[in-house]
Amino acid sequence: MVEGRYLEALQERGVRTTPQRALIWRVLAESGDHFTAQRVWETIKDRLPGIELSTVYRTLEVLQEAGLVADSRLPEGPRVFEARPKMHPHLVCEVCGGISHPEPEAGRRLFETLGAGSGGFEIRELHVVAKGVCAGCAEEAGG
Amino acid sequence: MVEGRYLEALQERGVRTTPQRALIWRVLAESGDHFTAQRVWETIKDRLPGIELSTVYRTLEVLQEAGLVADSRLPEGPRVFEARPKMHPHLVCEVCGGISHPEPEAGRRLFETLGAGSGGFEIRELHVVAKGVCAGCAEEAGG
DNA sequence: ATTACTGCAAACCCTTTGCACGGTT
DNA sequence: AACCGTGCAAAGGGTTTGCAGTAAT
Repeated sequence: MVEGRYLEALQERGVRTTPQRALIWRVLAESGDHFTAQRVWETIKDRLPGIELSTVYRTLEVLQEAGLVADSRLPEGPRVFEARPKMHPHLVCEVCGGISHPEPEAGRRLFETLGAGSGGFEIRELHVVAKGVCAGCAEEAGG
Repeated sequence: MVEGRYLEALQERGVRTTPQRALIWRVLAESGDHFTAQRVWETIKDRLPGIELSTVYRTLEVLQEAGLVADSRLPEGPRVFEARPKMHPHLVCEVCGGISHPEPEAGRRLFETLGAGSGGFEIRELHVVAKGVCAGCAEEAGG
């Protein structure tokens, strides 16, 4: 079965495996990119005819609970999901719409920075989204 | 007129003044708290009978464009609006649901911290939301 | 007089839910 | 056999929009 590798990842986490779940997880894991539920659905609907958007939502929730997927609410538009174990900063380019990530350490430093200035507030989850212009688009504009 | 002070603030920014706009701005400015559009509407509907939720949304947008109001998308629930000139970090308590802010400098430090770790990405807007437990709720739990 | 804000109503997008059937363990 | 994930369809919450009348400039 083509999805073998991906089925295993689900089984290891105690997630009941189905063709839908395996494919959705595969799409996210292989691409590593950010997907709205809609985009996941568009990506798989030809390979799994009849699949419903509601199934995509339900699966994404299961994958989140299993710690395989993280989601993020950007300043505009629908939620985006990606194959990452936990919350991390996002950089959204206003020009091309692309979403990227800062250095992995940046998340930890942000956590410390905010923690130091938040009085007695105990931070459990940190959601960071920066809007701006990515390196690629800045270069095009400059040149 | 009771809203005099608030009308002026709008006029200075070139915003056409109406009773609706003055009252919505007044509610936000006097309270300093975080409001959903719904909560704004509930707060004013008795003082301005017939006012529509859509008017609240349109007014909040105008106030944002005028730089008087900032909004934020929290991890869950509808957008919240408040009388602040610009984007700033939010601390959302998982116990009481309260929203607070870290020290004012924290925003700047976060900006620097993230900027230093984001390659060529030029940050224009920074959205930060931390979920956790506020000082008050932590104390109650401990005692 | 001109411009544009409001109320009203409907539409919109994103997401969740109830139910009966079919697939997984 | 027991369980639960799926397709289907409908509802739900939050937000936006078209329009005609009215108020602000």
